[in-house]
Amino acid sequence: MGVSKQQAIENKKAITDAAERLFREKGVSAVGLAELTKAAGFTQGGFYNHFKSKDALVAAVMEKAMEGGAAALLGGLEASRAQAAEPMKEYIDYYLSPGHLADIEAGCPLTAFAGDVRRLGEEARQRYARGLDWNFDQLAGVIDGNSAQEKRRKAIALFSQMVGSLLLSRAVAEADPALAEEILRDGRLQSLQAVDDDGAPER
Amino acid sequence: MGVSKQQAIENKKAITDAAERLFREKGVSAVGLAELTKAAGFTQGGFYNHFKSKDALVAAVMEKAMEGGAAALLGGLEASRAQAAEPMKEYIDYYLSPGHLADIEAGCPLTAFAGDVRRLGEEARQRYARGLDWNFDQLAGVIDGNSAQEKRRKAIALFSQMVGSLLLSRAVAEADPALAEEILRDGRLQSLQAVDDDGAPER
DNA sequence: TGTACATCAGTGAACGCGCGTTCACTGATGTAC
DNA sequence: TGTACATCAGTGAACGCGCGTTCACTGATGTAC
Repeated sequence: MGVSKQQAIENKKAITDAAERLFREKGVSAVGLAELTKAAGFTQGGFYNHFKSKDALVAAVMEKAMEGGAAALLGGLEASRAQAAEPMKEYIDYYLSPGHLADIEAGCPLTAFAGDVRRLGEEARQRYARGLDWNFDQLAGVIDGNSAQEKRRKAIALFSQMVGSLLLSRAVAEADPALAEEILRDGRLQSLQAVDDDGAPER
Repeated sequence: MGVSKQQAIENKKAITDAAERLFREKGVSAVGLAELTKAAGFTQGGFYNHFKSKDALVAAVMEKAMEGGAAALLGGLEASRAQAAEPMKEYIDYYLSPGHLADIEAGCPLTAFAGDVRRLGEEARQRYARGLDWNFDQLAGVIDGNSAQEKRRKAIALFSQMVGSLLLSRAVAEADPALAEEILRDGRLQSLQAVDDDGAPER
């Protein structure tokens, strides 16, 4: 229809944004290009002006999610490091909160895509793996420990704990809200205790 | 084609078995009835002699998975309780082993379906939630703690940790095997330490 | 025990539908002169 | 600055294909007499 270059770039972003939202919520294989482009305000045919295939879109979504999602969360953590008294505790409190539980569309992408990655294309899987690795290193930077190895080891165990708790809680949130809440709370207590013990091992 | 009642029952089981394998590996929405019935050795049309819809099959698969999978794992744990010196440690060692990592088709269904449940039908979600709850109680029965509440709390946190570690490890297993191994090992160390601390809090 | 017939698991083709992808076309954008 | 034209994002219809589901049919099983 004739559109400026700037507008085209914004339209591509609109498609990617809509795709990320839908992929997180419904799963990648359950979202079609028609639904996705319509959600972004366009018709199906124009999709291929921006991406060479659905797989390429999936990879682009994962790239964006890894930069935007994980980076934003941990960036905030990093930023508040100097100010906040206990940045790790604030991070855990947020991560295992009812708010984050309900916010699959904009919450941590590492949990949102954890169950699906295995079945995505090569590039998307690579981007997820790199994002997770980077995330571990960021966490290791703010966790207490006696060596770099110990910090990374604790960061990996802690983050796995949080992902497991959030994912299981979400898995039963609709069928058994009380159980979902219990899982979230127990995971939060355990995680907070883990960073506390680490912080003062000889107390 | 004319088949005995006994044979029909076995054929239904063959379909359910094939479906569970394919659902775990590829995800429920990515497996069609044609693929599924063919894998069981039949043609597509006969499917509806056994199930009234794909959703009904999904529910049946979840029921079977919850009985067979979780029960078998924990049943073994329960059985070895008297004999094995440290049943919980053996369970953790198995759960976070490379063998279990690779065995999505027959491993723990609570991890295998954790990412998908949210998007399945009502009955399947209910069955998963009940299976997870039952699993927590079974684990609470063999974990150390000062009260029933404490045992359950620790069981939930421990199991969430194990699910998170196994799931994240599987998520990156193909893209980054070294990272997958690291996640598995750190999760195992953390889990073993958790049951150790609990067992001898004042050591 | 033998015959007649109802049952129903399994076949294979078809249903409407949505999938990912392709394509001819449109028309404002943006460049060349 | 004004005109002519190439570019290319977006449209909408169509492609072959696989989806979940339906259906008429087959024929061994299993029951009734």
